[in-house]
Amino acid sequence: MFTLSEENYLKAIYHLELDSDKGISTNAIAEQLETKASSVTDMIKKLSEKKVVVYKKYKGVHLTGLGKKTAANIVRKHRLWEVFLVEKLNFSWDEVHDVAEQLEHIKSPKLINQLDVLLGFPTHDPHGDPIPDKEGNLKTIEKSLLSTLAKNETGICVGVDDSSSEFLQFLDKKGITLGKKITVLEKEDFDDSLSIKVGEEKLSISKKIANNLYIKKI
Amino acid sequence: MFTLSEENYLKAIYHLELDSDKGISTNAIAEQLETKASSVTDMIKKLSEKKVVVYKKYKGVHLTGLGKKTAANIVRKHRLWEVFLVEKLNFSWDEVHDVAEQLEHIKSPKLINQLDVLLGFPTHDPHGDPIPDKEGNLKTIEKSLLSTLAKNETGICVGVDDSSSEFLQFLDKKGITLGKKITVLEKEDFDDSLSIKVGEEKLSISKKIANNLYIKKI
DNA sequence: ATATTTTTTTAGGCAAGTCTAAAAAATAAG
DNA sequence: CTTATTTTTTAGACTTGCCTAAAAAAATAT
Ligand SMILES: [Mn+2]
Ligand SMILES: [Mn+2]
Ligand SMILES: [Mn+2]
Ligand SMILES: [Mn+2]
Repeated sequence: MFTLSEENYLKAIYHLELDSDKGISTNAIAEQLETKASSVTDMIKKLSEKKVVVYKKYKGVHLTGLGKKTAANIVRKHRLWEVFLVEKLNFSWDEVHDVAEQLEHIKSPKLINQLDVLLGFPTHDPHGDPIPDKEGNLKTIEKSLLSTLAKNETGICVGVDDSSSEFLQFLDKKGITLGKKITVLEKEDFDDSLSIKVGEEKLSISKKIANNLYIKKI
Repeated sequence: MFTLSEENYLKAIYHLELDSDKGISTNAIAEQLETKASSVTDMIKKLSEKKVVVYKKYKGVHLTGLGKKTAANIVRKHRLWEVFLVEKLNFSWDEVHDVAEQLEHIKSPKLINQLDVLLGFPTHDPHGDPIPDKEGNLKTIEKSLLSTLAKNETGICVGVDDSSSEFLQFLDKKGITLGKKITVLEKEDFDDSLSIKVGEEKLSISKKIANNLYIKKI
């Protein structure tokens, strides 16, 4: 149905549309896929003919219903595979992304359904991101960036905004994992750093870290 | 390292070399891959430059040590994935091949090592074919085509020569699966059909079937 | 030994996906 | 409201992998 390259474009547009309701620009897609704007224009025309995006010259693109469903299914596969790698094959959360980028393109509805069964119908991947259901629907939970919590507020770590292995390994080193209870002890004005309690440990983290950690307030 | 297409050529040559020690002909490869001889010639030149095959014009090809190791690793992945699909995802033996054809190209040494662990280091795939070890070595067992058994000889079904889903579903229907005990009751001269006992069931099978079932004599 | 048939290679072309450089349109600045 | 800058599209080219048709080599038959 769709080539590997087409699937990657659909996924990129899907992710970009989660953060914006305007038309997704050629440059934004090019940046996401680390390719050139001219290549994006070429591909957009093909996707438009295949009725998965709506495209008007110079106006950016939007996914159609079909496009959104197709993209969500790829994201579903990506995240289910990530769960599999962590739960069944002892990968750590910083090792799964690149392999999942390959596995998400495997075409077999039975495979993904059975994987879902084997994993016990998980709702979130190892980075706290929701797994779309078969229809492509996402249930989004209320979560806040750690940086938005006030002094003395407490929450559970439920996700990361940056899934790079560098960041994830840094979190491991600090003892911060999904499910950990985090309390803001102090907010420093001059550099926006935070003193926090993670479980029983106290530590200080920079603004950048606090801007990439999602917390569910309790 | 190698493209999907290159990997498929290497695998085809690898399988053909198991049955022949002469140079593998352009036409044989073309037939195996359902492509044209001219395409094969093109690809062989590329593989030759990459030092995975030895090629002399009009003389056919041989895999080099590197080529053989690379191909065996793809076969290893294919067969481990087939075991996974059957053992963990409830696929039947006639459903796994096409999915494994895709999965065998996923690049991640850790993935395949951990899959091996999860599956308990299987030595054979669901069709009775041996799984190459990490170095690419195959341990071949002594097996015979059912058609070569004499009257009153008995053995265990250990493999199939034809893995098409049509044949495998036919075997399912007849109650013939790997591990079943099979005894030759009668050999008919005029059409080479056999009367056999499978477990406790008696049935008659054609020459064609007997030529595609592997038996380990006991 | 020569002619015929089969196999293999070459030549030229096509589609997908990418790139660079240049042109066109849209946006921002003065 | 013009001019300058940024964004996007077009034009043309390249690589990979495939094809058809024709030429060349090898194998087979007479
Ligand atoms: Mn990921
Ligand atoms: Mn993830
Ligand atoms: Mn197979
Ligand atoms: Mn098999």
